Amino acid sequence: MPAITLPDGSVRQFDGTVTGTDIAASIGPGLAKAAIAIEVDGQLRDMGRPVEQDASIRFVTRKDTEALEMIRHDAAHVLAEAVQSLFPGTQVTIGPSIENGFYYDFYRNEPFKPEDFPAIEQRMHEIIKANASFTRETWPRDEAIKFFEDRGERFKAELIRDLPGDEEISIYRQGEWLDLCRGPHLRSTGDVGNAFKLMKVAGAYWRGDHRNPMLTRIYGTAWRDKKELEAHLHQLEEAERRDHRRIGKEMDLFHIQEEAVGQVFWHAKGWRLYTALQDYMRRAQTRAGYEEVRTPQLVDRALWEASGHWSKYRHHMFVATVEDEDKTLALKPMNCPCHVQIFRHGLRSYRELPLRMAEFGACHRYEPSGSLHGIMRVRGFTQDDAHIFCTEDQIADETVRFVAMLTEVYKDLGFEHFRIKFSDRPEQRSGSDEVWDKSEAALKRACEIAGVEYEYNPGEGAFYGPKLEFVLRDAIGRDWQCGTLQVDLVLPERLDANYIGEDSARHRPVMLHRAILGSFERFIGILIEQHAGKFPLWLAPMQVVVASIVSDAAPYAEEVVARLRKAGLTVESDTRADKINAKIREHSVARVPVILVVGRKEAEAGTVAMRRLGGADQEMLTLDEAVTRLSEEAKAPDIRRG
RNA sequence: GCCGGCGUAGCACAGUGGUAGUGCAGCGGUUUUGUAAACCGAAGGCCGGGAGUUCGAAUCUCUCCGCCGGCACCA
Repeated sequence: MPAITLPDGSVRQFDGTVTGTDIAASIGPGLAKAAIAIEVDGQLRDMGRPVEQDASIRFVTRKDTEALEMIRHDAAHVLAEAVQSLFPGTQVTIGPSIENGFYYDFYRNEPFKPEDFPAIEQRMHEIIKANASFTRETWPRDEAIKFFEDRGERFKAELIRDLPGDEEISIYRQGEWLDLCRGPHLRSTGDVGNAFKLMKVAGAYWRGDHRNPMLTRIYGTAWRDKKELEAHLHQLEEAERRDHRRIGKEMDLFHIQEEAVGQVFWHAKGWRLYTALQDYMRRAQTRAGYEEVRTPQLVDRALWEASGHWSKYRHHMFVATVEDEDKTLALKPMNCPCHVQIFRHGLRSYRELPLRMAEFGACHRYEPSGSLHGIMRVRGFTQDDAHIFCTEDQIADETVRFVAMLTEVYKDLGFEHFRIKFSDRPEQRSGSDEVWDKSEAALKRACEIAGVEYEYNPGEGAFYGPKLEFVLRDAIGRDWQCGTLQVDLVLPERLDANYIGEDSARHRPVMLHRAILGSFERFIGILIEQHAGKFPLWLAPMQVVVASIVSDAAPYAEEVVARLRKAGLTVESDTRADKINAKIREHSVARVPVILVVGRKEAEAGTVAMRRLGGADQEMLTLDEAVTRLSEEAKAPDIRRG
């Protein structure tokens, strides 16, 4: 005799067990029609599943966020049924809902092709039209395993075998087809609707392990209605226009070619952006009490052996030898061991701590070919790296300072929001458990003091210590780690870094590895996508173009250019015998933030007509005014703050 | 690295076995123009590299390289 409490606080009594469908029907036909799932004491369930005990409930309709997830999950089931009916012999595995849609991983000798999509989608529409109810059954474990094995579904059987012993084996039927699934599901396949689209095929390892067979994954997107679907597809197109690889080409910022895979040729304009960013970072570091150093690129293998990198990561290192010398050198994949060498040079006193050693360090890593991505994941890159040598007592304070610095930098560069992940000890690591306990606890405590909220990212730390990762998102929603802060009690030990303490004995410093941008290459990639190439004036690769209307105004245009250049702006003239419309268009497409137009009038009056990127208006200014205003505006945010 | 797709002029693309094309950019002219594309002309190609099939290959096959989408990896 369950008593059901509704969201408005009212209580309804029922005779015997009831289902969500019964409860909705008892409230009214409108709700019975709209409710697609029920939340029972905070747990989402199928409408048809009985509620045996007293409970607080809430109905979920198509408008609720939970609905979207269920639509996507159900779409995955419908996809699986469609594929198995069209391609007999295909084995099913798993098919979850994901951001913006769903996927399903299949095992089949022949992979699917995008050309198969129309037929699969067609079949999916038929299944949805048939509107078969999703019905839940629970099966005995052995029976379920036998059932799937008899059908040749070895992946499903393996999944069931690996489920915890006390877990219920639930099976969902939709018409003739069924699948192992935890649920919950919508009422019937018809609830999926028609706002879905298959997007792409991809390979994916079974259970995410590269030693396992490769499955074919079909990705789809699914929404509540056609309008949402259209909006999403439109947004994808917009995102493609922001792609840093495309903008890099359009704006002539950089290129990469076969002879230097994973390494960037920075063109003049891209390098202007790069150096503006580097200058800014250098000032920020100086203000924050860092000292800048520079260490070698090629370092003897012996140092990497001592640091522990040689044994664990030499397959990711570029190694160099010369004929006349029996030595093996490696391009540094990171700067830390080199910084320790500087720290170790001479005796260090506790009075020097915390010692913040920064380097724009050029590093090389042999990254797997498949992981390379534009300038975001490369093999040669420059980190805004620094190592803080300090005492354990100083970890918290240094963390607070670092987070404050990073937050300011990100904000200055246009990033108000970013995610923070806390990654702890990985399986393969250096250092005793005791040392790890200590460094993880220290970093956690520092986060509390700094008021840092993070997501927990188990087992993803560096081999020498736990880390905070600061994650930014690119135009199409891919996450990239940029900033990082890592606590390291291992390397100072391995490389014998020490300082003389107050007690005149030798002590081991703690090393904090930290970066804000991460790598210039990756960060600039994200920066390009964030701004869609329309940079604030201080970062713009070409800040101003002075365009003449008639050739008589050309000498004056050059004069304007000279004045602006003298004021430190990056500026170009355009005195070609073209129409002003063409020039405006060309430089607008090139995303030049300011166009100064000069014709006879301006040449005579000593003025310029200023036009902003994206705007349609023009502002008439005297040349002096323009120079003053633009040079003020072109100041980096930290300089403007004074 | 793995699965799939792709690679044609500086860029964007067309070309499914029979003499390599279009648009834009660039170059040479003409046009002196007032805020998002003036007009004319001549150029420009080892059709990613190599091998094979064929009388004949951009086109079919194999292989290598690179890029793209995922997966795995990311000290």
